[in-house]
Amino acid sequence: MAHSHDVPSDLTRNQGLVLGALNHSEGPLSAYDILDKLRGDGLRAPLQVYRALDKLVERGLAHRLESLNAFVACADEHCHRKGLIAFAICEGCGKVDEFADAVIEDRLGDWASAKGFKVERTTMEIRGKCAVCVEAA
Amino acid sequence: MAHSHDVPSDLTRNQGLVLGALNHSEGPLSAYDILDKLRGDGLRAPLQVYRALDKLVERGLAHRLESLNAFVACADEHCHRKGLIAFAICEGCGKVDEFADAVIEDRLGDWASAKGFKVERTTMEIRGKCAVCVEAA
DNA sequence: TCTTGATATGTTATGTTATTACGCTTGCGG
DNA sequence: CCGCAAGCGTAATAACATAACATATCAAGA
Ligand SMILES: [Zn+2]
Ligand SMILES: [Zn+2]
Ligand SMILES: [Zn+2]
Ligand SMILES: [Zn+2]
Repeated sequence: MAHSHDVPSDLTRNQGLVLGALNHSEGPLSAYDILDKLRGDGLRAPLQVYRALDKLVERGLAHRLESLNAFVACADEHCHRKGLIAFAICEGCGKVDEFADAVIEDRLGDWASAKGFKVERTTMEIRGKCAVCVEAA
Repeated sequence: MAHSHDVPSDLTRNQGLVLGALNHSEGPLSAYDILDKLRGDGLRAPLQVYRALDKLVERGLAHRLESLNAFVACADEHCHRKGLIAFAICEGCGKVDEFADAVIEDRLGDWASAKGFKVERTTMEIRGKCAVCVEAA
């Protein structure tokens, strides 16, 4: 059965390493975090990581969290999610929950139609505390 | 009649200068953009700008655009907007449209309740082209 | 009045995130 | 073989943000 940590086989070496680092991480990683994890594999420069991340994000295998300047592996098993994706980011434990909501998407679409705004990309990030961390408080 | 460029009188000098810079700008400004605009007024260091921005954002007089690492003055006349605010950012002309949507807010609230997630802050940013720039294309 | 605390400020240095520029390599179709 | 596209390696630099420390201002409240 497919598993979210399966990695497409047509990735280049650097892309595979970067996606691997993201998949094995509990939470989001900055490009420099990733670089540090991969020095042992021969990566030396930020650009090597950024280039890999660009491709991964382009393909939907990873996502950039704008409010964190960091990246996560896509949580969707088949990585085919289209349209708006929302992220709930816990300030306590760092975990990220990825979800889609058609109602919100429609609502935004309505706003855009009314304004004549052509949407290319939407970022939606909720910061707060997850249930576990609220409990612990 | 009140006007969105009116500035509360209890701002400190630096806060007033920074908000003024944002109010007089067509589009979002980075902290360093602001600094450059205010060198003539005696500002010298990034921290002076960041400190003022922190206060302005805290009071809702300015907003941070995470996907741009930049700031805009609040477009609301009385600067009392609570809750979720969305921004539509034009890639063509840089203009930013600020709006609120209760339906989206409710929908997120529902999701959060269901998950036990305690929301502290939400960022929602739409990138694309405004009507004018779509026309021009 | 004198002290004390809270808030704002100024300055230097440093840390973190992201890109530009350039050249080499690899694989693939003409 | 040639020309092109995509990927890679490296160095340098740009852009964004904070730490650390010193000083200034002002409003309680003893
Ligand atoms: Zn995803
Ligand atoms: Zn948590
Ligand atoms: Zn606003
Ligand atoms: Zn535009």
